[in-house]
Amino acid sequence: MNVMNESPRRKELTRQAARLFVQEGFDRTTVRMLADEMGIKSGSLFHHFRDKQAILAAVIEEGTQNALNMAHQALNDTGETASARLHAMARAHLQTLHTDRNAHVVALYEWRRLEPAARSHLSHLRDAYEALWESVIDDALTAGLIHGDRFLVSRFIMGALNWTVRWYDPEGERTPDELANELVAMLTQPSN
Amino acid sequence: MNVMNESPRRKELTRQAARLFVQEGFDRTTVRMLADEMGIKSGSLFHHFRDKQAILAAVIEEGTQNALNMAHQALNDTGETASARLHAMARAHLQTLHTDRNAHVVALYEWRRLEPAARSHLSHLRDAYEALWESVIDDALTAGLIHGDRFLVSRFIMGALNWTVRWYDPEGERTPDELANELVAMLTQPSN
DNA sequence: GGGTCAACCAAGCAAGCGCTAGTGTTAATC
DNA sequence: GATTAACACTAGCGCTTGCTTGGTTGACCC
Repeated sequence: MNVMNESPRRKELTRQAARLFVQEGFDRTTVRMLADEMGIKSGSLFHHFRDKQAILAAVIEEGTQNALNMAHQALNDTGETASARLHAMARAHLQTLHTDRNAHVVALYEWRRLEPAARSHLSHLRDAYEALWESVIDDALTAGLIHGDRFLVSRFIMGALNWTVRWYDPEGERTPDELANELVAMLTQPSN
Repeated sequence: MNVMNESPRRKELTRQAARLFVQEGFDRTTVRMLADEMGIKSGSLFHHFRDKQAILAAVIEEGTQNALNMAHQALNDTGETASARLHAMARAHLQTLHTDRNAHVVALYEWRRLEPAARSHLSHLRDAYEALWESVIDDALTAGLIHGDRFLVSRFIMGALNWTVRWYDPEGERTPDELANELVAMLTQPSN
């Protein structure tokens, strides 16, 4: 078994698994379907992953880690004003959400299928990501850019952003950047 | 079999099924678990529902129908100003979302497990509900209460509202009404 | 050229799955 | 008192599930 190893092969298999998990759902995706997709036999699958759960955990970890990296990067690459940082975070969020779409959809929909052990490990990653958001929102509140309860505002924003996976079409007219701008505009522009 | 019948017994079984579907997910919930929960044997279950799919459809139909009824009621009971109607819809949405919580969580998470036949029937119910929302949002835009793209604004709002099932604690301090007010305030108050 | 090791395969096991068939049992209806 | 219909039960069929086992292959290494 290859559990600890982050081999390129394993990474590729994880990507393919994510596709199937999105298409069929975790529970309906059988190890035989996964193996077919990967071009191997179902037995061979357990050379790369301890069990089916481990594949789910790998998919979600990959997506969440990427989101965290992208967010850090985005904050480093932008100005220090509250407005710039809010825009940067919203843009980064929508970008990962739709470039790593499969992994994120799995993370959003199948989180509850994780066994407690995997869940607690991945919770830390997610908490780190959310902490980043909270600090950006805090700044925006302090700067008077947006208004409302700190706790509620951040959850409303996350909801609006994450909900996009249900309706946003990356092939359509709007870019993720435009989406981010529209969301921030909706929250910040005075009513006239 | 009792498929057409909306017997009280069936309604009660549907409610219990919703609880299990939320707790375990549709695919992981076996007919034996459902029967246990209902205090009958697994074979008896198929007297009330044609198959497992029909239970899922019943749960979702119940929730969606209630939401639609509540929304109509709320609009009837409120004033005609765009602001009053927007508040009323947000309140009604959060109220069903958390009184019929199980059914709505199932509708949000397990929609994709519906077979095409059931899905197309339930789509109409959902479309009717969303049409109601769109008309209220249109009015709010026209009145200058909120601003932005009609399509995007409505989806951002639905996202923020539906996301509450992930974090809102009905036993906590805030009532659904307060939540609704805070959301509308976030969208409508000028930045100072 | 013997040893190592990741990668894969063929075969199949034990458990669990959705669902069916056939048979009471009870309470209301005629 | 016979008939009916709703509701429940027992038993189990046929199939799929996640996963294991024991073995093969080929690339690389000293």
